[in-house]
Amino acid sequence: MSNITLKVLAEKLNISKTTVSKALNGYTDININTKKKVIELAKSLNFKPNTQAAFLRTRTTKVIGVIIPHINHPFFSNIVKGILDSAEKKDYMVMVLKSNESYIHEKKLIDKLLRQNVDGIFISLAQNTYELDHIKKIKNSKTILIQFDKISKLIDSSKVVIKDRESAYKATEHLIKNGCKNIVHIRGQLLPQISVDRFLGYKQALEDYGIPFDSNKVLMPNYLTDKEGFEVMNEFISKKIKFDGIFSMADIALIGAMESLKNHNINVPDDVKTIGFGNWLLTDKLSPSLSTISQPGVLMGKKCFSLFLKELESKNKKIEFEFEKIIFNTKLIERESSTTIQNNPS
Amino acid sequence: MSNITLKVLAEKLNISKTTVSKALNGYTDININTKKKVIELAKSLNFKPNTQAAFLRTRTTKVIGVIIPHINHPFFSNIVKGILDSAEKKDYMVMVLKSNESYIHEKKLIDKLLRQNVDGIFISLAQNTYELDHIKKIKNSKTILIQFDKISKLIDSSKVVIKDRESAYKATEHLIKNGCKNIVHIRGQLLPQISVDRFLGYKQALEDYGIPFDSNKVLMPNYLTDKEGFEVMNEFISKKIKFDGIFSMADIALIGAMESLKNHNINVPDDVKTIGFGNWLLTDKLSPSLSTISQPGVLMGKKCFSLFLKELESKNKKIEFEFEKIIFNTKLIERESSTTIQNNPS
DNA sequence: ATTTATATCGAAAACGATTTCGAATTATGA
DNA sequence: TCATAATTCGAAATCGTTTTCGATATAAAT
Repeated sequence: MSNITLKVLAEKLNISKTTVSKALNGYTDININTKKKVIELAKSLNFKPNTQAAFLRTRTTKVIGVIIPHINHPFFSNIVKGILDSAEKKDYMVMVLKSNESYIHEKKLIDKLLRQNVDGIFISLAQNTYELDHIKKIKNSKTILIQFDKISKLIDSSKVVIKDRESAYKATEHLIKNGCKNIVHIRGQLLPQISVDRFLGYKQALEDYGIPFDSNKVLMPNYLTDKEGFEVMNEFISKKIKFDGIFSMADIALIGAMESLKNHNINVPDDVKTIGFGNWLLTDKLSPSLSTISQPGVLMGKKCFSLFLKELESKNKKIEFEFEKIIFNTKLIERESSTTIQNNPS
Repeated sequence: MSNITLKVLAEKLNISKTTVSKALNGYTDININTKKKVIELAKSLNFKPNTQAAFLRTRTTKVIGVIIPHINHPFFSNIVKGILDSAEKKDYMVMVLKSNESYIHEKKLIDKLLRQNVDGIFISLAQNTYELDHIKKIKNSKTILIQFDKISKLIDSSKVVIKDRESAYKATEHLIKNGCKNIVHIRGQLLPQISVDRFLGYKQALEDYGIPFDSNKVLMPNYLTDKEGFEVMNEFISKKIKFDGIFSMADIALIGAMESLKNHNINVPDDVKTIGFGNWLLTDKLSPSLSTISQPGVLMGKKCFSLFLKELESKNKKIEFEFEKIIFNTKLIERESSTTIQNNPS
């Protein structure tokens, strides 16, 4: 029950706690023999320096905070998994917080993390974050900021993203090459940069292939959920506008939309070919299985951590440091929903 | 940049930091006017006591640690979501760790959490945890232990689980009532209690309905994944044993198994009816949609936290405390995979 | 033999809060 | 008026580390 502290070790060895501390922390002004004795005793008693007390002097907690919009979302789960994997190896602990896509919430969470004196904050912004003072507050503190996924161009920091525009282009192009000429796009709200970028990729592909852009074919649900996808598609179908393809910026919205198609006896992929974005869990098991764009969530999480570490180390060594923006490639995954050729089961 | 501390506040008001601290912490030996002044200044300067420094005296961090086998798993995501929701309201931070279903890993994580001096540890044991000294170590510390999902009966603590046995009974009974007489069971490994309990529920149902138990129909993959489910079912089918139903203790293994059925031209639900466990994301969108047992993950997470709080409070008040075991009900979700009657789309 | 360099240790001051205990002042009671 | 009680404050100790700055003691150099 009685915790072993530096003091306890010192008393057992009849030396001062200064010497004990130095012996354990690689100071050179300690005799090799006493050093050995200290390390041995520390190991046998399983001494671990109290992290909170150490913080008071060192000003580092070896804890990082991660803010994501949702926790039970496959992509973010993968990001967190990647971060946890890397953090663990370097003996960092991770506090996970979720903003529920709310700007107000996000603000509070950042305050909490700063109070905890975390060494770093990794964040994917909420979709309605329009103001950035709370992010600047991080920049003004000593905590390192890493942005990923939904980032702000206005804030200087290391960033980890995917090629949103190119990926959307690829997806749209894929539909075109499979014969689609009237492609509906289910996009996100105006604010998160990724929804804009994906929309622009879609538009660019149309242009490059000589297909006129028609804003009536761009659907914008309030949230990217299956329910909203379903409703927005119902509404669109009622307008009787001709279409033969759908590119959705999120798999889950597409799944809702396809339920609407089914209700209207529109066959996928015979009548309409579809492709989503994200490669959600089980999208390969649906019928038709979903074509989609896969993003390397775990890798992105790992990259976030390694960028953090890099910045931290150059800060400690007082080396010049330049922010990096890592842009991951995505993979086009062709499945049944966008092609009439039967795929062999994976 | 210069942090505001008690000292700063004290100097600005020309009083001692003792008085400042007392004014902010509800001590009664402070004049009402000075108290007001202190609180006002603290608020205007946005003073927040340093958590690490406070810990040194109070011995509480307002941080809890959660250990789960996997992070990117819908059920555990929901548990974490529930915990985060509750913790946030009470101003607790949550460290999330994953054991990767490894006992060795789990041991290390507990050490890390204890070093961090978290106030509580919530854990769902790894499936190969056979030895419990590391859990006892938690009990010997001042940190509160809460077990959920995969628990150990041998450790005394508050627990949050579901009616595994009854749920499995319900699922099996459902198949029987829909005409199945030869039901295959895909079970988990021998160790986690839940896989034993679910197996026992299956067995009991057979017995109660006069169906002979046949151990050949019990399949035990190494891991509950779609791949292993697929393989184990392939192997079973090659034995040419007659069967007309499958109850799997995990949706994902069933999904793999059903892929095997499909390859062998066995139709679900006409030839074989199936039911899973867990109500994974998107199981309602598969064709056939999966019948399953749904467990209230978010609620379970919330319950974990409230049990923690209860224990903490009675400890503080030095009130007698008795551990509770909360057993949640599950819901049988009938979908296409177990019934020939067409469901209307939800 | 005396000075200088090197090796080895420890006292004490942080870090920022909480809390005990006693001091000073004012109010109350006999 | 004097003794006692209530009110209001602060000095100092404490939590467990880290780190600075001397203080010794020993070895090397002159």
